[in-house]
Amino acid sequence: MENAGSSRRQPPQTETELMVRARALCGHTVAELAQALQTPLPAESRRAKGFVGQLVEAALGADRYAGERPDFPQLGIELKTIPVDRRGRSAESTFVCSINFGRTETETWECSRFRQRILCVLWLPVQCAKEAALGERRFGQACLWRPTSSELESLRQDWEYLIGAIGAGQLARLTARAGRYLQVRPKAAHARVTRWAPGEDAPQKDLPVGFYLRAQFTAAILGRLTQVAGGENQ
DNA sequence: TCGTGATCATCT
DNA sequence: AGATGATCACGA
Repeated sequence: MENAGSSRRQPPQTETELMVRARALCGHTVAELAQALQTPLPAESRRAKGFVGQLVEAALGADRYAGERPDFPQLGIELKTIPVDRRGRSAESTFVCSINFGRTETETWECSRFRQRILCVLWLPVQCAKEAALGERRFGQACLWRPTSSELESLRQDWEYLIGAIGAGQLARLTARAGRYLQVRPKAAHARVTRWAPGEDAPQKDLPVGFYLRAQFTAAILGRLTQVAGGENQ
């Protein structure tokens, strides 16, 4: 592991530089990366949600203050670690962005927060994420995803349906089963958190929600991007 | 409090 | 097993 002793890298200047860094992680474990960055591993994996993602952000030089901008603002690239099983298949949905209830009636697909966040995504698979202990989880090969026009069209249809339903005050009737590739799911500290949302008659309190890409969708795009036939799985 | 990073725990 | 609904940590 290079760069041991530095807690955070400088931002990459080019897409190529970013990809070189990301691919250098392939085959290494979370414990190795944490040691290189002098970061202690959380004791309980239950309390480590997001840890690997933030560790990788530091390793690749993502902008920690990017906020709603892409993780690499200059490059317009979003970074996402994605848990995969031993066959490299994603098993979890992927959070994309939270939904602002105040904008559901005016936001358009073209300028939506969702669309902006999926235009260019650097996926970094984390193998055996659910089976192995946190430190033993191993990085796979990073790949860069720019949605095809047909992928964008599929997502647009789901997005418009879901955002439309919410804007029409139907959030309470939506479940995670709605949407073919996208779904709306809770995104909150706990189930007692509420926010004002459009209601059928008047605004009402609802659980905060976000857009998630279904695991089957991300599995399909990772499959499309993985060209190495019969890749060396572990 | 809200938005970022997600995974956990349970139900089907 | 896979998906859904719930939850954990942190920074501004």
